[in-house]
Amino acid sequence: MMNEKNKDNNESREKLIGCAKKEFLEKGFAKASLRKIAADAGMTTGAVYFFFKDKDGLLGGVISEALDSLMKLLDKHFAEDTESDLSVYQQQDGDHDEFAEELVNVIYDNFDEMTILLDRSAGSKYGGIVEQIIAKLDYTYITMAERYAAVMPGKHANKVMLHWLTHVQVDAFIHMMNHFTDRQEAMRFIKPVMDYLIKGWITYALEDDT
Amino acid sequence: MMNEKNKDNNESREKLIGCAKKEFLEKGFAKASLRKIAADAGMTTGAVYFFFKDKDGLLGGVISEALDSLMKLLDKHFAEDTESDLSVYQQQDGDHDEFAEELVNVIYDNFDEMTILLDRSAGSKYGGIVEQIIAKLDYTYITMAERYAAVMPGKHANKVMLHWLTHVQVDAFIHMMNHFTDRQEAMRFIKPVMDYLIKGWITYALEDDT
Amino acid sequence: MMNEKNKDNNESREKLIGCAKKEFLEKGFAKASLRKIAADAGMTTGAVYFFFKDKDGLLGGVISEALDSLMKLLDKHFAEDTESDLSVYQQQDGDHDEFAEELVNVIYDNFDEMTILLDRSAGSKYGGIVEQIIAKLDYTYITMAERYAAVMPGKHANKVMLHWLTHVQVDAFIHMMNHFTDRQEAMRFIKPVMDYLIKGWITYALEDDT
Amino acid sequence: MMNEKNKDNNESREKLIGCAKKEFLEKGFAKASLRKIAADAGMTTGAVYFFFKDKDGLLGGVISEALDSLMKLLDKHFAEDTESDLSVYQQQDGDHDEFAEELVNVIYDNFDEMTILLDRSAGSKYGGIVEQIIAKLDYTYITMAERYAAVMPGKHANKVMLHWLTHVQVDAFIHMMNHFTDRQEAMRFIKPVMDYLIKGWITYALEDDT
DNA sequence: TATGAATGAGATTTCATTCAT
DNA sequence: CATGAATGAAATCTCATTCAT
Repeated sequence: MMNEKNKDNNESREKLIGCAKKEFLEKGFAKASLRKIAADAGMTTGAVYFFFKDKDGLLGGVISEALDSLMKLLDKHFAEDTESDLSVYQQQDGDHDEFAEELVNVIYDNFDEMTILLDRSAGSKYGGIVEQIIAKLDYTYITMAERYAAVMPGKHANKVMLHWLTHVQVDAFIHMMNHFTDRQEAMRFIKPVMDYLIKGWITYALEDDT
Repeated sequence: MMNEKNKDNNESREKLIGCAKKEFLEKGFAKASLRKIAADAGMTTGAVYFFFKDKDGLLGGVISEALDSLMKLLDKHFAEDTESDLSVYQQQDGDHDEFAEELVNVIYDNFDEMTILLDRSAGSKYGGIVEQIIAKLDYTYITMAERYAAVMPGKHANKVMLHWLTHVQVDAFIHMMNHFTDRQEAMRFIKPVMDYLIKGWITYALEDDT
Repeated sequence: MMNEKNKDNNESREKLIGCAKKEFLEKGFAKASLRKIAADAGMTTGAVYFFFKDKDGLLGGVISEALDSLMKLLDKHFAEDTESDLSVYQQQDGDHDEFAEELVNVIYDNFDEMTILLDRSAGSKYGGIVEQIIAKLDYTYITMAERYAAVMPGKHANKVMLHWLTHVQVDAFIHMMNHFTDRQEAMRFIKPVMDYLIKGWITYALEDDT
Repeated sequence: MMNEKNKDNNESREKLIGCAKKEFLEKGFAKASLRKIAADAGMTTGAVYFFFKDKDGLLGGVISEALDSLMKLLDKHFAEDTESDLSVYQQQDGDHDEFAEELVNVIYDNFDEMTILLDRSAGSKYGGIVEQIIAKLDYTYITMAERYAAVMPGKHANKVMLHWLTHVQVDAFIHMMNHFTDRQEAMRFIKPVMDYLIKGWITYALEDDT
């Protein structure tokens, strides 16, 4: 009994995906050459268009599963989070460790694909993914900060700092991918980083009204 | 008596540089079209090759001065710094404010050029500039940390965190350029960021030997 | 006992033909995509080549019956006609009405196929069908006019005008197909058109010798 | 003293236009190959893009002057016409002769270009030109007929026949181009055609109210 | 000092067709 | 009976670069 995803036991398609992965990783989507990918796979460019709609489609073939699992995790976590407020940061360290751990796992389960998706997809239809993720986190964090500010007279959310901290957070994961191939090293790296970020949120999330 | 800046008092050259600046800013080096640049300047592509060696050369024409002044500032500061040790971070806050201020000034004196250089030069021979700067700072910070660690038994420099913090610092300036056109706003943004980074260095620069 | 029409009672073949009809109608033969046709029919391109020799063959499958009945009608009428002479035009209005009516019926019995055949087959081996029909009518009309001229001293057939009128006649039917989906409306349109054409033949079929 | 249009005494551009003219004439715009055109002109495809924006632009280079003079004539004539009413058809035969003559002259002054424009431009941005012309004439003729009908109780414009007659008229000119290379022969052909059409308008422009 | 012309190598994409299975 | 895979040749277009003048 075979599920739908594994139905395509197609060798050439997989080879194409493999070569595409390599090329995208090396040169990034925009500078990657379909010709080269096809040639590396021992086929003609036309063959690519049998298996995929176009260049974007090929990229999709490479990263779509990785994208799905990433988004699923993000949605899960940030749905939970929005219901809480910033004060949780001070209490529940474990939560963040847990999330970071899950995220690292998801990333390292599909290391190359995630790297392509988050760091080499410029020029493709997935090019804006990092900005999207940042926007999603941004919204969550700002909402939380505002809820927290509501009970702190004379304070309001410091959107500028929050936005930057979000950037730093997301970039930290990309940094991690670019510096550590090993999952355990990555874990060891990301934990103090998250601690540091939490301190940042606590310190800079709110500013005095003026 | 001709000063350095007016060495090239050529009108067409300047116009070409002006139009290139616009195009590079908009599309980034790789996607910028020489044809369009030349056309915007009221010339043909050939003209570009009279004034500049090639596309990289044109980019050089646009950003070289900015690059020089940036590097001069960096060299100056990081030459001084290397002679000190990490303990200065705790004492001389003013120093960092001063440096950040100088850096912001240098950047905002040549805002467009710096933006191109640091954020839109991918694909050119300046493409690695950010990495280079990071490497330079990295070396300085690690040296400082190691000197500091030398007098702290049971501790050594935490290269991984230092490297990441350097990344964050450099990215913070790029973030600043992408979010604030106004110099004063930029100043207001960068100061707490630097404070936060200093806390980071103090906290994470050293780790226990294991 | 199987009649001719059900000779190919193949389901897939019929489905292919149906989808091809749609695609040819929409885009014309040249721009029609075999891939799309096959996909619409729930098959792959290869299947097309099982049932048909090539793209032309598929078009044949779509329009051959329509072509046959059209040609049969044309042959029948223009075989009869050649034996008469132009004088019939003045006497037997009914004949033309009758022919036009039969033609409209044949066309509207296979509306889509006729439209493809006569108006969307450019690029295929049937691309010249309209020219062929015109040539056939042309021959008939000129023959008739010459026979008529034989008894009219100082006159000869005006081939140029006859040829043009033939064009107008054929185009009128195509015009009809492109403007009227309804058989009755088509009838109402084509009758005055035929009247007008007959006046044209009477007036311009012969010219003075010079 | 050289006017702007003749400033480009460019040999290659003209050669490219010449070869394009030939190819468009033979195969029509859609099936014409830029490669072949360039090769025939002894250049590479890239050269085409130096002189023209794209394939449409090349077609523009071939037919734009012809198009201008055609449109100018049409505008001139149909601006005049709209002010008159259908009754003029019965009186001023000369007018139509004059118009037809002018039109034939304009067409035969740029024979190849007009043929391409009106009969081989399908697939290009000029592809709808014949429809546009028909629409323009249609509007004029229907307006005229309606004005005429206003003074004829129990009558109204027969839009269906008028539209068809417009088609026939426009097609007649295209027919002319496809059958007569010689301007005088074309003239001799088009005159009785116009007479015939005028009779058609008179007879069928109005129909009884029902 | 610059133009204008052209190259050449590359890009992505489309498509009818073939053929082993 | 039909698929699935792949070809190969074509298409349009973009671009940095060169060079004679």
